[in-house]
Amino acid sequence: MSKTDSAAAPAPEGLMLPVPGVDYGLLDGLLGYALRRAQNALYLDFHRATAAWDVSPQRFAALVLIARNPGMRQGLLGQAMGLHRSGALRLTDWLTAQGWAERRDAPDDARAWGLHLTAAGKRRLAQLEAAVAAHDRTLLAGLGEQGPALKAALDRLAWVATAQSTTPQNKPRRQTP
Amino acid sequence: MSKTDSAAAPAPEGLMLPVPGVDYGLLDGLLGYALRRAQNALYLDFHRATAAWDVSPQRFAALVLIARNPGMRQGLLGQAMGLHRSGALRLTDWLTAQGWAERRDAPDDARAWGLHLTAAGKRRLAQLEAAVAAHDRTLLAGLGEQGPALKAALDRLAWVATAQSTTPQNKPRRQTP
DNA sequence: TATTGTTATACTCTATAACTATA
DNA sequence: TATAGTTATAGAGTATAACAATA
Repeated sequence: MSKTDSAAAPAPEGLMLPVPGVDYGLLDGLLGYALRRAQNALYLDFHRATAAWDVSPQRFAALVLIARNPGMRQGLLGQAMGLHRSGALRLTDWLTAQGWAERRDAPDDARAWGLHLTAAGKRRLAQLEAAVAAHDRTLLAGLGEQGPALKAALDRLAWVATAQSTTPQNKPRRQTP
Repeated sequence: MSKTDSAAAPAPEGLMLPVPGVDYGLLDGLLGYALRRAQNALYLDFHRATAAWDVSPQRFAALVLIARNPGMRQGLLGQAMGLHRSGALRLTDWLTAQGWAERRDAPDDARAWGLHLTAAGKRRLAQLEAAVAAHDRTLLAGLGEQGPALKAALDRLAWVATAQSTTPQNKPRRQTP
């Protein structure tokens, strides 16, 4: 279909690090802004680490999820990644267009697909996982002793922010509003 | 003049929290994925905290920057926020369309603008800052003792990731402080 | 009637490239 | 020649809505 199937430069944004001479006001003290800066830097760094394949973090995550949960539905993939069904569809379309994933009939539900990685997808994932894991180890090494604590604090932060914004019931999944 | 000038629902994405029964493989152990999850949760939570005004984190940051650096150029605004010139243009266009910012001639360079907040922009910023600061305090309170350490670790992480990806000779835009 | 996936469409964000007007 | 900003366009990502097939 499209000729931009394989690699289309997923729009790497510019750096958000503090510019000397600019007063950031309360932004410099906000947890949320620090998080955004860090995520921006990591996003760019992820691209560098996986430049040979040009796969976005999201597509990489989808590969991992399908590999670890063979036969999972598109809807579940979207749910796990915070995507709408239509987004999960486009993501799956892209993966199948690469020849890395395929849709098979779900055994228990004729409406649904079961997602599986192809042999090529498994090989590509193995390469990506090696690069990403090495990349993450380098980051952790750069953080020193703070690393593991940071990871734990981030997990907790995601939970805290969610607990705030959702009603007292623990309902992380999205329901019809 | 679009009719969606004031509020256009900046696409709040779904939650990315772990779905029970789904195996996330190495994603669960990655610093980068934890960061993405946390940022996703905070993004949604920011929207909740500022729902009364419907201003995105980026637009809020632009307001703060202009307020603290009156007369700053569009280009510098973009640089501080990791945006291309065209992105800084559209951001400024939006702010001026709201009546919150205005372009004035730069005294020293006839090519450039100096950006300033209007009185309405200052009032709106004051409201937003109060809401955002309260929101951030709530997050910190939820984190307890980990909070300040997390903030420091995030600042460091952004620096570590950038130091890695920045090649010695290729200077992206600016130098590290 | 509800759910799974699809199709079609629209909107946001960001980037590139060519253009102007200054420097 | 280089820079600040603009214009036009393209691409990725996400959402909504209506639809078909199945539960």
